[in-house]
Amino acid sequence: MPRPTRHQPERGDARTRLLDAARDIIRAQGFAATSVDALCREAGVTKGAFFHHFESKEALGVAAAAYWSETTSALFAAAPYHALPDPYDRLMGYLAFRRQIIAGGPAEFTCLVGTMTQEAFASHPAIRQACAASIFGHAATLEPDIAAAMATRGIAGDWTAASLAAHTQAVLQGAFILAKASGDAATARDSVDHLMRYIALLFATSGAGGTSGAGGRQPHKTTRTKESTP
Amino acid sequence: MPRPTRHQPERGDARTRLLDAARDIIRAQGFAATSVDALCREAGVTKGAFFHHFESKEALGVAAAAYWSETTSALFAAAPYHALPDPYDRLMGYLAFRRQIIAGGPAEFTCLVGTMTQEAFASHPAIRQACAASIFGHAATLEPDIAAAMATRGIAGDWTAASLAAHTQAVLQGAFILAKASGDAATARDSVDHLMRYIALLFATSGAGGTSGAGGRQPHKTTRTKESTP
DNA sequence: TGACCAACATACCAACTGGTTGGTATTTAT
DNA sequence: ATAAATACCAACCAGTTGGTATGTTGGTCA
Repeated sequence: MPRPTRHQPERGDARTRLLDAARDIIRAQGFAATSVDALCREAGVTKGAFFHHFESKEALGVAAAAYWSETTSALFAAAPYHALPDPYDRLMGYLAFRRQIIAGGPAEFTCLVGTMTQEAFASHPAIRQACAASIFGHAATLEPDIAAAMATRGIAGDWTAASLAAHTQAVLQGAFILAKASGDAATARDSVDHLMRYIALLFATSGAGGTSGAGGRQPHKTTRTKESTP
Repeated sequence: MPRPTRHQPERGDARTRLLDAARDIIRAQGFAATSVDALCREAGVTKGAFFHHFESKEALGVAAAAYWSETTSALFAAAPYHALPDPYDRLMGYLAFRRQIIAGGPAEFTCLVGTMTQEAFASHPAIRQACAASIFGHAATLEPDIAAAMATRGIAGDWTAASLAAHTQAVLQGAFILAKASGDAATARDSVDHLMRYIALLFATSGAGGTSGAGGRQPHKTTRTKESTP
């Protein structure tokens, strides 16, 4: 294939292919276990190309986190739950969407930046920062709906919209770890079910109601996890 | 110091020192980024000693997970909440205890097996299995109290004691990731607060009550996380 | 047309990787 | 006392690591 060099900076073919490779391999093996050679092999480029686009392996990690933010933002922006009129319904729609995309093997549905954070938080500050921006930036997109749902339903607990938004991400990240440990995506979906049940309880008003029953039915039945202590 | 070799198999000095070193270094850097040389340096032994006690680096990982299970089991077994008479109070006491020990830097309070699972689930099946045994084995210790609390309070939701026990571990693991990302232990404590609030809501009976008010006061106020999207 | 530059490729390097070898000191069983 | 086993050490090894030095190619623009 010919080079698509349109002289747009930052849009070389090799760069995107390396970022895609980074997403796939790092999710499966982790950052430290992913060698530059393996990245180049998967992307079909040479090491010269790698270090042309990225100053170091750490810089690749930072770029991969940013790339992850971009692509996942687009995924969520296009999801149908945004069309719902009620902010509470949109919040629950978001979680139902998150639940729905937990399928297949862990390497396919788990979070790149969550994985990288675990390894790099102490040794690679730049990566830690990029991952934090991705996680908390995503959480921040939930805050307006949470705040609106609190306002319309007159909820005023000893918690903030920001802390609940962060908590949703904590549950998701933890669900991914349990899924990796058990080898079963259902384990992760179970935790999302608990999270949805929690939020339903939080927003359950005894008297007034919104456009939908807040304390209403759960979308899924919680199953039992398989693995236990030996 | 002289060798304390009491000819008890599995109790050489070097072995324990290597396991302690593994706990500390892997929690800070991750498994893949932790070299055998670094382990030996920290433990003050040579590589010959390492491979005398462990067949491979992977075997060290498995042993470290088992060692983690042992030491943490002892920690929780000695915790005071076990003395509480009501199973619901014991469950909440456990979570309050977990919350309390989240202090200092992430490398000090985060979970070794959660970290290792992230990296090793695909490439090191033996480590994944050992980590799963540790996580779900620990979760299983919570099941009796959850089941008893459900029975005494007449709770029968569409969830099981096992799934709630697993969920508590998911929240904790996710809380650790967010703490690593934000660099702030308070972020993790916030999620534990949400978890405790959830369980309080789950066990809140409108009529009958246990020995303590299930829907009662929260032990801590949720604070706001600091880092946000750039 | 030709200078320039981004976008790659090839070949190479010192440092480090997990793992092995052959050995010695200490302990335990007989 | 002695044989066998355990616990440990120093030196070494082949392969891999992240990173670099030195190209070549083809599009852009004065």
